[in-house]
Amino acid sequence: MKKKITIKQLAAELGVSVSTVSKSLHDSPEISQETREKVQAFAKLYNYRPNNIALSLKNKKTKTIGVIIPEVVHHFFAMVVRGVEQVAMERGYNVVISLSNESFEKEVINMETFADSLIGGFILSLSKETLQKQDYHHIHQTIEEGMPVVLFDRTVPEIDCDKVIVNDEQGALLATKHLINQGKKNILLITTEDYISVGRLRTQGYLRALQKANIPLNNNLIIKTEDTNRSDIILPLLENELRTALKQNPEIDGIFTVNEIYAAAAMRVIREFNLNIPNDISLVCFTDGVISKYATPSLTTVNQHGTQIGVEAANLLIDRLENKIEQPKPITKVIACEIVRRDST
Amino acid sequence: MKKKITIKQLAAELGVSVSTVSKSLHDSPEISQETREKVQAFAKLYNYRPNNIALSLKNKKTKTIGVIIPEVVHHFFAMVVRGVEQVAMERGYNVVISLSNESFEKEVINMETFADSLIGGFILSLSKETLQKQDYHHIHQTIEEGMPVVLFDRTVPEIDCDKVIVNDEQGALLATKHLINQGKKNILLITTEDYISVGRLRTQGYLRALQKANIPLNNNLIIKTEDTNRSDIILPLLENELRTALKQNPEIDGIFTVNEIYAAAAMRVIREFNLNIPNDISLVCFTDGVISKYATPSLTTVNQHGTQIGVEAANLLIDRLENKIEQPKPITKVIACEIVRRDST
DNA sequence: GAAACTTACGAAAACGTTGTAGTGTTAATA
DNA sequence: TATTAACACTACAACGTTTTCGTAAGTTTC
Repeated sequence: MKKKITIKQLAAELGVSVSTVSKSLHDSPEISQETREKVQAFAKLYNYRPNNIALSLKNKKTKTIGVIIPEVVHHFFAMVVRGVEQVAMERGYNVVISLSNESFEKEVINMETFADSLIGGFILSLSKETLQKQDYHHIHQTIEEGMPVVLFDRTVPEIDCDKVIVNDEQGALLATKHLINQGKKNILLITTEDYISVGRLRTQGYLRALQKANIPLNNNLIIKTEDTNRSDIILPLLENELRTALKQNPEIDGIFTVNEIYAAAAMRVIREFNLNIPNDISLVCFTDGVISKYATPSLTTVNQHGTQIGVEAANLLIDRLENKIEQPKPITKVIACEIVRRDST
Repeated sequence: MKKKITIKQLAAELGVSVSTVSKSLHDSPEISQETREKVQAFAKLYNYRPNNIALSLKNKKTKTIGVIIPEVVHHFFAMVVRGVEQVAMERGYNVVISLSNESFEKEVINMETFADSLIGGFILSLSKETLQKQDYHHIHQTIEEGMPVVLFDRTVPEIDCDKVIVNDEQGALLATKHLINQGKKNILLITTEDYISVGRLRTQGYLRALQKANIPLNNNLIIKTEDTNRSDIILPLLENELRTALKQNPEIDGIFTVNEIYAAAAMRVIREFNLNIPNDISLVCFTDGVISKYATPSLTTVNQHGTQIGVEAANLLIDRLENKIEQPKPITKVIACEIVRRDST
């Protein structure tokens, strides 16, 4: 077992001082060509690599960015992580990931643990519980301590920091309009309660699309679900509501859901009713994930460009860390959504 | 902006020495009750939290474990990450995640970057390219340098370290047997080329199940695909092979695929042929992910207990880091698979 | 041939923390 | 009263690195 070698050991081996070794490795002109070459050869031989912890301590900063997401086992968040990781890699940063599991408490603990160390700044998406509690003290405190924070997707106006958001309303508008363009007039919306910001925005987009097309709003055609993690509990309830809705409103010819899972539930019920997708009912959903891609028929979706969000967020954060942004005021980047047409419409 | 306070600043504020503050905060009996309380009160007031970088430097170790996976946008790996994160959190460790994107080069770079710093040990699953190249020098070197490494899922006998593996062969055997028990006799296998260890093992399980049931092997009923990331290229090819197979072997009454995506492709083709799942053809696949869960009909799968793998791997690694394992020889933990019965069988 | 300047290197501080080894004061013991 | 013990605290080194400031030689300059 060859333990990692330090500058000090190298210096002893070579019979020179620590400073000389350090300077030689940095090709300082202070040191003679000869010595430099000797030191560098030795360093290579012993496979010397600097200890980043010592560097961090010295420089009072680390090249690490912390990402806190509610869930990894979730297509969209995984995409974002991928984007962040990609940029971080390119720009020489490490990525530390932590999961809040949609819990306020875990989010707070994670932030504190991270802030205590190794982290230069944060990229995060708020947990559902945090959004419900509307308690953002941990974020405020982190920002107060001088750490840059970039919020993405699930953001909140109360927090004054850089943000990368999806244009949820526009995405929903596009999706609804897409259905309307297919000649659908009675469009069912499956969404979440309004405290989930993205759910609320998507609902608004749906409403605006109807309005623009002069289609009167029918409140019977909106199903709002509790958005918990327990999809095994929620989905059967949702499916029941859906059955009722389809029975009472046989005129329904389009369905727009705010996520893939609701769309999968919708597909199941539609099939029970022996209706054809897309002929009888067209189906569009938010989140361009694996379910939509591999379903039969494959689903038309609203792609939120998760990877791009991660890329933008990481660049924003690193730019802040490296003071490459003159603008002191927070920046909000809006990523446009895009309709991915598949077989369900 | 309140910058983080250090012990030194606290000491200056209080007019005592740095040592006194440090000891007071650790409740050392060397310090009088009175002073201790005063210091602690002050520390709380200023929201003092120790700088972990300094601690790491001092202790020559960090409480951080590095996870390198080929992909996050992948249900199984995401589950593993969740398990690792959960244990790490409980045991006071941070998790640093890096993605190899199935690339050998990125895997090597990631390992080196991590090893240069902040990391106490690794949990990783080899990239496909690494498996193909059979070049494991980076892993060997890391182990040589005294860092514990735990390999999971995609492992290799050439590397001598702790491992957490799925009993792939047994899982495939169970799945195939499950189909046989349903009275199916002509079971199509969709698998990968043999250099992917998990694909090979699953193929073996399939073969063994047939053998046990005295069903003669029919090589026409085995489709092996190139397993690349480009599912948009692979899947159409696979679907074509599948159509041919179904035409030429109309006796096929069961299909077993080594992953969900192949199963989704199979569903699509089966539906084209106007065959019913599970009555005409039963379908089982490896990986209990979202596709299987939300498909219609939902798919019977082999659950690999990703979260549990992550939990076991993390515990193994942390135990090594904390010298809680007397056994110097590498340990291999085998996680059993389990059939999750759903509507496709 | 002394002053000024180069060249090539070393000493030491600093980053924040901990723990060992003092140090000075007071109280107890012989 | 002198010695020791307990107490409460401080000084300092160490972790690995970078960087500023010295400082010896050797080399120019007038």
